[in-house]
Amino acid sequence: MSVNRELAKVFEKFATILEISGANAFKINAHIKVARVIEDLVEDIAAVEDLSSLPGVGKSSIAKIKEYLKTGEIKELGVLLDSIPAGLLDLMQVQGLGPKTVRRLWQEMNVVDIPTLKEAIADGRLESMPRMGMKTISNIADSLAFLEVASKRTRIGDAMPIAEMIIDTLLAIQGVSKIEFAGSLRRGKDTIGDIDILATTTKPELLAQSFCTFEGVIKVLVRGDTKCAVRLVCGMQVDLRIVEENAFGAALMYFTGSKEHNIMVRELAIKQNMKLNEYGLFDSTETCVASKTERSLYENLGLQYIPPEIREGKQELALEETPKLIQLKDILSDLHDHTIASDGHLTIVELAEEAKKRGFHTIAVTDHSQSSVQANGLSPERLVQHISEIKKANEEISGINILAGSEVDIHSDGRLDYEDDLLAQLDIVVASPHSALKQDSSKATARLLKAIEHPLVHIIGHPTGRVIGKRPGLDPDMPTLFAAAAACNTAMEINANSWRLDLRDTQVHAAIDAGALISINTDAHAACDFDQLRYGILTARRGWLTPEKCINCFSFDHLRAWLARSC
DNA sequence: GCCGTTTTCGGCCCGACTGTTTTCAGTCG
Repeated sequence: MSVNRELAKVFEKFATILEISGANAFKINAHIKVARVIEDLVEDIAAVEDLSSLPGVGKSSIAKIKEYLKTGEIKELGVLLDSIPAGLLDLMQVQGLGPKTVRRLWQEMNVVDIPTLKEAIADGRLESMPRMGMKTISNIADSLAFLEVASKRTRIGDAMPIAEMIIDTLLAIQGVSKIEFAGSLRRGKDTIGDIDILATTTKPELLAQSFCTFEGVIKVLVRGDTKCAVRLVCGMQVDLRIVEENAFGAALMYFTGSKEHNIMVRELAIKQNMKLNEYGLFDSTETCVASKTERSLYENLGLQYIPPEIREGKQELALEETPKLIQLKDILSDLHDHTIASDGHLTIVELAEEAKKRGFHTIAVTDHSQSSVQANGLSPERLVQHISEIKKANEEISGINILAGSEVDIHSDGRLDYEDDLLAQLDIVVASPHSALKQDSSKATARLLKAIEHPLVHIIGHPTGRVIGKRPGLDPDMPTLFAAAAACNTAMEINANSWRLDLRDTQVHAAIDAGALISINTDAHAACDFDQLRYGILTARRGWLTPEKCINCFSFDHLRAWLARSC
């Protein structure tokens, strides 16, 4: 685990213990904010010279960070940890249990962890607690059972189709006029906690009823007049909010978040003597100034419209001009794709036809190199043969340019998997790490740096090799890599596959800041993989990418000239 | 604990729903 992630966890732990201890809520929030800032930091926290330049990080947090970096622990946290049973932290993960209840369970019922909570439920002790009725106990038992089987977050590639399916179905219900998803899904995060859906309808009862009895619903968690929440058989929670049509924009903005963005915008409203909530923007006389559209709300606050993907409570309000973020339609080529020559399911021709359907002017055939034995990587001899087949297909098929390329393995020491004279025969070289993905940070940095600086490499494919929820991948010093990528004119990939989304959003932002170019590719192995491009676009937008910084948006002539560039 | 273009002290976003009460605390987002 990277030190940033470790330290972020430490601050999260701090916050949770403070909560249980009944500390000041703002102090708790301050710790959560520090955790988030550290987690989102692209550079190593140890390399940050002026910690006070980080927003939300004050004197006390700086001392804690320095102590942790020096000694690997924070004494104050140790003291706090000794003051409560460690298992209480697990209890805080149970849905419906908050700090107050956890504290009461501990002090009044001697419940110190999940096993003792289960015992207390089983032997009926819990029923003797004040304000602890059968329904509450049953809900706790249900949450405990759910906690054991459910993973915490869902990849966007799984959540998005579910949300779209629910929306399509609900839209057909009588009275429903408008329906959209909000939350982290609308902001395009790589993983989603739960799905938030907003709707307007003339028949709220019918909509709520249809939603709560939707196929796949296994439990109704909340059933109110304007808010319903259900759990699906796949484990995901879906919230439905029924709002007035006139307030749809305000509600959409509110439920899209992020929480941090909302707080910033609300504070701005207060400064202007106004109030913002999910019903609208109100002036000092409680008159509604704006509510129907998000745009009208931002504009009445003196802001430009802020796209959902960058509403993360960072610098988005300070912008003089909102960047024209990249869109799906800006993508004109896919430069990292596989065929049946290695582990893909399409022939060269089928791949090219599919790319044509998507409106691309160029597709690159980049099958695996020889070391990727598990993926049927091509020997040098097979690659030579493959190049001639690609060139032949390029001549035969009109309406699309097919580039002969390779996804060449970057060995653990940074060497590439083919000799230079073979690589020089290719139109495009994507260099990617596939093995030794647990090597330490300094080795990973040296390894990727060597590939970035290699004059025949155009793109670094899925730079960390992470697989979301399964393996963290490499943890190189990203600022060093991005500076080199900018200097060498090597593009860094956003692999659009929703298992990868590698680079991730914060890294894309840092890469662009460093002056590096980005390439968004589907890494398609089958026709349906092209549909994953939208997740790459969302990640790119979260990283504030504009089309001119993305080589896939170049015209064919521009791309050809760029590919011929010297390092 | 953090922060400051009215504040270095006194603020810090705000409402819905549930379960248990009988007017509201706790949790969630």
